[in-house]
Amino acid sequence: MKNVTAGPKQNHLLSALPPMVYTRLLPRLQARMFSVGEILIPANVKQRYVYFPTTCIALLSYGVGAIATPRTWPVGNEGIVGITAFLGESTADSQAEIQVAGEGFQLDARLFRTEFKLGGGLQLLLLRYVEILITQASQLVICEHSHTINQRLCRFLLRAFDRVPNDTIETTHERIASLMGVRRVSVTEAAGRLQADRVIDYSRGHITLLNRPELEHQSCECYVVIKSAFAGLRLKSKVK
Amino acid sequence: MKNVTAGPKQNHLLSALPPMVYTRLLPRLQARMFSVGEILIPANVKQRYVYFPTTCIALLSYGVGAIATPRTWPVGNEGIVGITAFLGESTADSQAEIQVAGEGFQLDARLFRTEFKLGGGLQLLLLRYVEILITQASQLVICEHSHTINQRLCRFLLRAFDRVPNDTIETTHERIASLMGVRRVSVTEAAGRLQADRVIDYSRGHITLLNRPELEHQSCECYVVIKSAFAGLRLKSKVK
DNA sequence: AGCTATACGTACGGTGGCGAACGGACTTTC
DNA sequence: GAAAGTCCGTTCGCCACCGTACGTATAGCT
Repeated sequence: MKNVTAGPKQNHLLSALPPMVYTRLLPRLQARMFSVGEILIPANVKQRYVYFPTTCIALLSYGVGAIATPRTWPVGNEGIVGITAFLGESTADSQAEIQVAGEGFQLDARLFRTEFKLGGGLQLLLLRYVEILITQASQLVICEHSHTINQRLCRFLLRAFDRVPNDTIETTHERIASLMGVRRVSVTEAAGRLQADRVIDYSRGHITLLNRPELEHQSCECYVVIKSAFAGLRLKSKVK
Repeated sequence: MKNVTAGPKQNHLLSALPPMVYTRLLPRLQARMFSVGEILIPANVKQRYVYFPTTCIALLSYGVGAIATPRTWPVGNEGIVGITAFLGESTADSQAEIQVAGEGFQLDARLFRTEFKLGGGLQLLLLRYVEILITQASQLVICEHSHTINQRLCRFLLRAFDRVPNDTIETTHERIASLMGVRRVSVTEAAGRLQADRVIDYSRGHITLLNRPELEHQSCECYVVIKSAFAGLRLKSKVK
């Protein structure tokens, strides 16, 4: 651990910004710690900030106000929390809270919106980002429908390991089950098989990655599809 | 049938445009007939046009190039085909073809992009539109995971009936099954129950709606969530 | 050291959807 | 008007996942 404080560039979106835009925004980026459970963006309230996670992980819940069972997905250093700041000017129907404590940067929503409206590099980047979100969501529709819990757990774990600096994540079967929308028992069974195969190791809230290639192998292809979509975002933007 | 030729305003996006923008674009909108199977936007090719369906229905396939089983969803007069024209400047990873013949309008992609970059009403509208697409996709992830085929068939049928002028759609169990990613037999069984309950009637490729309230009742709430999201788009924009 | 809460392990019946196969009815073709 | 193709109806065994319940081990508290 060279440096405890993560820089803005550890967020993939910020690091992909054109230098000019980046230096313009830099003084307005406020570094912050986020602790578990903190509500970043309450449902149906006009948001004041947008957030760029670096080491923290947020959890977006869609359909909070609705009748539906809310399903969530995590956003880490690959993305931004608060896309409704530029998509719609009104309030979001989604809610964001911190799942894993860590650091990140916040930026005034109005300032962000102004920069977006300029139509420069930030706009280009964010439009591509939402395009990827749609790709990801489309892929997940397929995934939820046709892949087994084993495969989906692998995908889930891989995404989780991608977001943390080391090879350990701190979470329980219970929470994973809740996030995946399955029984805790199902997670335990699937995780047990992975542990027996020496792919992961875990005990009481700590999960360690042992064999990534095998985990990818046992995962469905959705992981690769989604990951490469995000990877494309970084590369395409870096060309300029 | 008062008028065979549908006007541009029959497309919800076009009708929600501010008058100024609408009149500016109107002369560039080319009315066209679209026939079944026509490929509007080939995968991995730079698109020349964007399309606003009025009476036709297009089918977007995501993940065509990828390994994954492609899953599709329909776009009718509530939307636009070719969002990648403004989201990313590169080629789309999705493909669009015509599922139900009918009319629509096409607009030069470059022109469209230019208008978008102006940052006016068109941009606002389209950003809200993609926000709704994300909402829809998130909802469908839940839906695929936790609702029965019966419920999902109802949702599917309701969306289909929403897009056609009368209460009849022309499609077979086989095609529905393919679109929903389930067995043909499952569709037949579910549809059989609906027919027994006098909710719909069908025979050899024609499906007629008999009792919409009951169909909505037997559907999952996803239909309402998605529909009201799109309805909000039209209203919010009309205020100005 | 013992208690308690938390996290993981295991078992059991029930069911929704799957794959495969086959039969019946209607429509089109020549 | 017979053959062929299309569309729908039904059945059967199978399995992943579910809800429920209860047992066991580890960590933390006092």
